[in-house]
Amino acid sequence: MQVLSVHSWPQAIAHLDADAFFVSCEQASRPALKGKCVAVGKERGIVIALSYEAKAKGVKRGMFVSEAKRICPGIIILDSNHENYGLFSVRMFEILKRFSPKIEEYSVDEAFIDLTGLRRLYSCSYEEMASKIQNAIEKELSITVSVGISITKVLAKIASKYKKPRGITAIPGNEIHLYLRNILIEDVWGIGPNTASLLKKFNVRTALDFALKNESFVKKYLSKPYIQVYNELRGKPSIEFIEKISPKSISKAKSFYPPSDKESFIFSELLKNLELSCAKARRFSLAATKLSIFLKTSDFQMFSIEAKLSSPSAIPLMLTENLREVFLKIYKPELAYRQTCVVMSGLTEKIQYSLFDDISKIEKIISVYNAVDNINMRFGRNSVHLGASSDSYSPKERTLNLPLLNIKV
DNA sequence: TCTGGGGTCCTAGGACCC
DNA sequence: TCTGGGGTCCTAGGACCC
Repeated sequence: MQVLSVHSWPQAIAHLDADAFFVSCEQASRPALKGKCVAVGKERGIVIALSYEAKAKGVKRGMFVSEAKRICPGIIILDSNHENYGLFSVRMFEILKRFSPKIEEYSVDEAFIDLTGLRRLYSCSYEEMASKIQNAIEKELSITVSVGISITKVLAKIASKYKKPRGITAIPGNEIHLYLRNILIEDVWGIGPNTASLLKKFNVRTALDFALKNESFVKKYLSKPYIQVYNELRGKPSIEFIEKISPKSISKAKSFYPPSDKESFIFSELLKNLELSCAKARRFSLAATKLSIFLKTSDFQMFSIEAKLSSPSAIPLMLTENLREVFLKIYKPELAYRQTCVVMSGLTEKIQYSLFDDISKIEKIISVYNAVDNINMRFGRNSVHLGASSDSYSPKERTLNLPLLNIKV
């Protein structure tokens, strides 16, 4: 068997993955749910997270709620509560920062932690460090996590998945091959179904098969992201460790049922998405220079269009006309739509005004939106919204109708 | 995996410039 | 107005991730 790296710990990267995160947060908030079959995902009828008890009964992610109930009678189905999960996430990352200053917040329930060189500081092995992290999170948040440690990010991902829940797996450089031979190629982070089926044509079935291919083969058939994965599997760090968290784009999508062809309704849905993404952008003090919209038809076709903005903005009132313009370019009255999406991109930190803008007018609008943000923070998301997006709120939410802004009371 | 929502990065090809 | 070569910027679309 070939050795892929001679050194055991040239660097130590941990990957932490919370176990059944959404459900664990629900169980931590309501201990009566512990040990039971629980799923999250009531609102759209699809299971998006499961307790280990429910997984054991054969319920799977993506399954219809009705199907889950049939397989697992008595399963408790909950609405998702992303704000709550976000709070757990923030606290989990705070705990990690006590152990190492170099953290990559990869997703709401996953992080990379650079532990290189910390064995001396804590006078313990990397596994023992992982165990301390695991215990701190369990004690303070009542949720469990699995940790993998290895010499690259891809290998650390494989390690954290190797044993779950509450697992700790360390893959030193000189033992890589012992683990990779048990990992199917499609289970490697970064290898999707397309690339997996391409590789299978060349008899690559496991991660080890891939890691042992010639570099010339990889360069001939695959592009940069896959070459990085290949290098990382062989123990050569190639994927950057990203500490910053500023988003590159902000989007909001919302499906509705039944599909609709009504222009005013679809536009109001878009406008609501615009308001929510603008609010998020303002929270990060970011402004967009590009605005795109996506319309999904009832048969899952996507139509999209992008508009360049004359000046960066995160103010719906300033963007409504741009939105309407691009919407009318791609909206087709003969089609029925089931989802709209707004993407703000080209995000900049500083908002620069062009010489031709009426600065005092813009500042007034911005001060109105500061007030709007404060009200929404106190009374709930989108309590105040544009009059034109009213159509996408239920009648009981609509009590005060002003021409420009609506205030939900 | 039959269809929820929020992201990132890469590549090919066109427009435009010298 | 037939025709080189090289560079940059931008966009659309693909693939993948949680």
